[in-house]
Amino acid sequence: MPELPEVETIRRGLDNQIAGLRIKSVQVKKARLVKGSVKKFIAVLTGNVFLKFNRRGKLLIAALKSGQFLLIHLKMTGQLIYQHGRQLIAGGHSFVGMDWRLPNRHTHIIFSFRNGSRLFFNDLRQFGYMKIVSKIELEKELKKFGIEPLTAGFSLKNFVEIFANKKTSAKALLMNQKFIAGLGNIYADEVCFYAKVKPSRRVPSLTEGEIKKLYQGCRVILAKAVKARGTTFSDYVDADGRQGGFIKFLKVYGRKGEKCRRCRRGVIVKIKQGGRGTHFCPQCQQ
DNA sequence: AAGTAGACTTGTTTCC
DNA sequence: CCTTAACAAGTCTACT
Repeated sequence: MPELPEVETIRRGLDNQIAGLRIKSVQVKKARLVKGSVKKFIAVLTGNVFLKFNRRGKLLIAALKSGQFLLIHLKMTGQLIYQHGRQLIAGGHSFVGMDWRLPNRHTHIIFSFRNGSRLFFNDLRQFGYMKIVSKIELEKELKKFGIEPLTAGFSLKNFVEIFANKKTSAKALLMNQKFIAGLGNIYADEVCFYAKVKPSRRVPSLTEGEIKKLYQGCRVILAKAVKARGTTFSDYVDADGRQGGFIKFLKVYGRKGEKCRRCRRGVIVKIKQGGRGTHFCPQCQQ
């Protein structure tokens, strides 16, 4: 679930809540969720301090006092829930009927802090992971990511360059983390709608104007989604315990069968593209 | 090299 | 209504 706006929202919440806290203990209930040696993972984290939470694309990066880093990827269904006393502060995937008593059956890793608070890493599908890396390894990881939207480096010129000599579809390119970091299935569909471009359009067929619109779409939609604290499905809550408000701004995602909110003529269709549900208006997207 | 299908996993939804 | 197959917001691997 979490794409750039949701991960950024979680990052801010964690940075507010647990940056500066010393880790009293770490419990790994499912080794699958830890990449590398679990023994080392526990040894490094126990007694360590979370200094700062950063983000690259959809990857969370916690700087540790020891000089190492904890990488956290939530993939589709990961959640980070911080519990302090009776207060629950959560972020990530959620679903109707989930068990808010913690830990629950999807809790795989638990961090305990000295003040009695705890951070739970839950993941229904167990695709997510945590991993300890050195500074050098971190830099190697970060090289895999393309341009970061919502930063100064995200210029039209750089964006246009990405589209040169590509043969794939507009949506596949937008979602490729190697070129643009942070867009996933929801926001890629929304950006294509904004630009009036069918997600399946081949990149070589795109006009200059359409590429510019796609660029603007990335900026406008991601900025707005971050401001709304991400997109909420069912009872997802963000890292400050509030619901993400972007769902009401979605124009095509999850709106199959609805009349197009822009042209008022087309009906939103959902097709399968690259194995993903893809939504667009056949009337106003070319 | 670039592009894409398949795999990973578990719970829910949808269709017959 | 029950059963079953399809489907789900991400990314890595392996293949063409």
